[in-house]
Amino acid sequence: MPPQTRRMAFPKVVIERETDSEQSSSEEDEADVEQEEEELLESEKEGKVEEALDEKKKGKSPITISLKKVCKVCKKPGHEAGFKGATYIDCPMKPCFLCKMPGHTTVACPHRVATEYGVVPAPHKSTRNALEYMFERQIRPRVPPIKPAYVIPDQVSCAVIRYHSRRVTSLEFHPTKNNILLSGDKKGQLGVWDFVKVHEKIVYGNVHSCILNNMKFKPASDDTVYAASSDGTISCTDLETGISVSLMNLNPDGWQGRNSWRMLYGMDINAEKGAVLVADNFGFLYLVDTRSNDPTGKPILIHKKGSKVVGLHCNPVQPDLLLSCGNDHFARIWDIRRIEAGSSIYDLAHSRVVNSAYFSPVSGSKILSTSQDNRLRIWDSIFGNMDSPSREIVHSHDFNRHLTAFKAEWDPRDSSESLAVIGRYISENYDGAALHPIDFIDVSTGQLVAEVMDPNITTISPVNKLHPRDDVLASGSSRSLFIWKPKEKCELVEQKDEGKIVICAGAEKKRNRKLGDGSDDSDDDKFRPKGKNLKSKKYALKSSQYTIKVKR
DNA sequence: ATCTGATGCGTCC
DNA sequence: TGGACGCCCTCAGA
Repeated sequence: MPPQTRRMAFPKVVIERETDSEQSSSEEDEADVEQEEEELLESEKEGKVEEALDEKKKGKSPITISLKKVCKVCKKPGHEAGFKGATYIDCPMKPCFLCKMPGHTTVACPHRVATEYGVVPAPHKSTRNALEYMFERQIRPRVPPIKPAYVIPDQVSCAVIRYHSRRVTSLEFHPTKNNILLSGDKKGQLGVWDFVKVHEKIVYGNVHSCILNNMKFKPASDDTVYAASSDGTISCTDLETGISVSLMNLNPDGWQGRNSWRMLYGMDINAEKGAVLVADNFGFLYLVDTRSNDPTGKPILIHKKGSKVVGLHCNPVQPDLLLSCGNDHFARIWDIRRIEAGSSIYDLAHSRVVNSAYFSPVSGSKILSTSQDNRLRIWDSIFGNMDSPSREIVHSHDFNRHLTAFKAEWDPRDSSESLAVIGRYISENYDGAALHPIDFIDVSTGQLVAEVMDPNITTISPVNKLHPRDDVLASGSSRSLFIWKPKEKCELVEQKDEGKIVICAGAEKKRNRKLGDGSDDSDDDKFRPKGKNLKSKKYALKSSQYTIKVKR
């Protein structure tokens, strides 16, 4: 037993029981344990536990470790943080896990992202000057006065479970073929999936050797995609053949240690200039000519030296305007016609790392940023000013290890430029299951428009992409991909789990072993659930438990 | 069932 | 300015 192993590592460990009803983990040591326990309780009464520990550090006497029930967060007794069923109880000694303010926990947080709690609007900035008057007269009439009714893709239409062998890090829809979704993973593999034919999917494993951070299609060439990776290269891949060439390699000499290994994160394409823009983990921007495949000019320092630049975005209306964001807590706007270190037009300050920043998709006049301080920010270049955000929306997305970073993305088809989608980190208790929904937020009001979830998806969905032409949302959750559609557009039978089309990529291995062939997924009774409850809270989507329906 | 490790950033010295 | 350390809701595999 591991606890025993650990115990062996110390001269002596005492496990303290809080109540008599609890059993000691080892009966052999019982006498010893009880004796030590008495000692410990004695010393604790007198407040000497720490002294005892100190003494034991210095001398040869045995170390005593109290395993009395304490909060795992603040290490103090009297309360415990953690899951009670599907509801997480916060540690009351820490600031709110959601908004980071002291004095309350998540449950009582006024910013709690749950429709019934409402939303506290941020103050709206407005300056009464002549310029604004002009904008109000000339530009406001062009902004659609009535928001289109939001169409929310809220039902899983199909999925590939364990499609990738590592977690999904980026998604991109094909620019012309409506049903093709590209996905990149932590291992650097590139997936191409036709989610209408469902079984037409492939994973190219030779594109990159580690995290595929960003993908963009080559303008005017539908089947060529660029990707930036933490292996320090930009790849250019032909989707038909899977043949990939490298545009740039920042680590030509291979691994020389962490201090010199360069990784590429943010990437975008300036079609007018015929340039791929990428940025690395040391704060530098590179421009690569797409015709010659050669870097143009020298790398330019655009963020704090040595800090990671995680996002680049060219303005959809003014492609020479570049938006960058990174680990130096800033998003910055640049004019790439005259870009050099320190020449940013605006520096948008955040209190922590900025995961993403995007210009609004139609007018390019707004910026939506996601920061690890658990806030979404809207910067409005027309109706606000760039000194401070016109709105801050508290939203749970601050988990920074083990998961792909959350990025709020605009709905590309929303002409009012107000709908954004982002996965939620913190879970909510939905009918007894702890689920992490994907949130649709009206960034003009801060209102939560919709939270979509599926009882079968128990993992967090940090990567989300709305389709540029259809009512479709693609989600990457752990190693799986999901396609969501509005309920009314799902031609599948409602309320029946077997209505969903699901492929289990992870089941292939087992199946190959059993059947002795390497064929693609097919209808196979062996993989239908055997009386398993599909809505079991944990691992509901483990391939062996889930219905595989192929075609309807 | 329970444990572990892969991991990135913030804070401290 | 850099290295060591610690960390609240992960996830998958052993």
